[in-house]
Amino acid sequence: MLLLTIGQLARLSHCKIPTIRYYEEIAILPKAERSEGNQRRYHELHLQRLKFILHCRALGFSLDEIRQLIDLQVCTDHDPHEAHQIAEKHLKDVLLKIQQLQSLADELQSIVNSCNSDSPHRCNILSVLNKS
Amino acid sequence: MLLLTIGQLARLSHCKIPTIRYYEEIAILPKAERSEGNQRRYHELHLQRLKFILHCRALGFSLDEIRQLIDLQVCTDHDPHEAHQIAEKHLKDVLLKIQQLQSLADELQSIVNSCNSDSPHRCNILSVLNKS
DNA sequence: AATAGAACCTCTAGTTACTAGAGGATCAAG
DNA sequence: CTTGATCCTCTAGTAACTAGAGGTTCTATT
Repeated sequence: MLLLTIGQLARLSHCKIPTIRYYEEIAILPKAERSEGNQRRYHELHLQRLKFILHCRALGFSLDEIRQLIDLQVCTDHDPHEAHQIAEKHLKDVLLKIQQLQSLADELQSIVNSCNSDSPHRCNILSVLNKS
Repeated sequence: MLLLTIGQLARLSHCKIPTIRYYEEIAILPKAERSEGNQRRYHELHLQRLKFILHCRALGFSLDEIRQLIDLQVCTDHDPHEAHQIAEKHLKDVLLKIQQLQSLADELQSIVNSCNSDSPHRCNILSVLNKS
C-alpha cells in the first residue's frame, strides 16, 4: 500500500498543508502515521475523508456539522435519518441567509441609486447611511 | 449638554456594552470622556456615530469598510464618489454571495431529495456527500 | 559518503468581530 | 453610610484557518 506525504495529500485534495494539520489537530481527520523521522504519512482513507470534509465545507457546513456527519458514518447505531435532518436544517439556514442577503442587496441598490440620480459632484451615500 | 453612561448608550443604540467598548478600542468610535471615577461618558455625537456603525454592520459592511466610510465623512479632501465606490463594490460582493448560496441551496436540495425518494430505512445522504 | 535544497516538523501568534467571566471600583438612592 | 446596580480592566474564548520563526528530515546529485 502506498503512503502519501502531507505535500502529496495537499496536492491531491487541493487543501493547504496547514489546514490538513489543523484538521488532524481538531480530530476531524484521523491521526496520520509517522515516518521514522516523524513526518506524517497518509493513505487512501485519509484522502477520501479529506475530500468529504472539503465537499461539505464547500456546501457551507460548519466543521461541527461535518463532525456530526462523520460520526453518523462511523457509528451505525443512529437514527438512519439523522444525516437527513442535519442536511435539511442546513438547507433551511441557507435559504434564510439568501433571503436576508437579498433584502440587504435591495437596500444597497437603492442607496447606490440615490447617488446616481443626484448631482455628479455630491454623493449622498453617507447621509443616506446616516438615516437609521 | 447631557452626558450618557455606557449603559444608557447601549439601551439607546441597541448595542451591547462590551461591543461599545470594543468599538472604542479599535478606534472606530471616538474615545469617551470619563467621569471623576473613570467611567465613560458619551454625548449625542457618539450615539449618532454608533447608529451609523450598526446600520452599516446590518448592511453587511465589514468594520474596515465602515472605517473607510467614516474617514470619508471626516475628511472632505476625498473624491466625492469614493463612498459610492465602496457601496457599489459591497453590493457586487453581496450579489455574488447570493448566487453562490443559491447554487449551494440547489445542491443541498437535491441531496435532501435523494433521501425522500429512497426507502424510508436507508438514508443515502452520506454517500451522496462522499461523491466529490 | 557528503551536501544542498526542498519539504517537513512544532510552536506561537494573528485574523474578524465580538462575547464571557473574574475581580474589583464607583455611582445613585434611601 | 450602606446596598445594589452599574461600571472598570484584563484575560481568554469563539470559528476556521493562515503566517512565520527556527529547526529537522528527506531525496537527489555529485
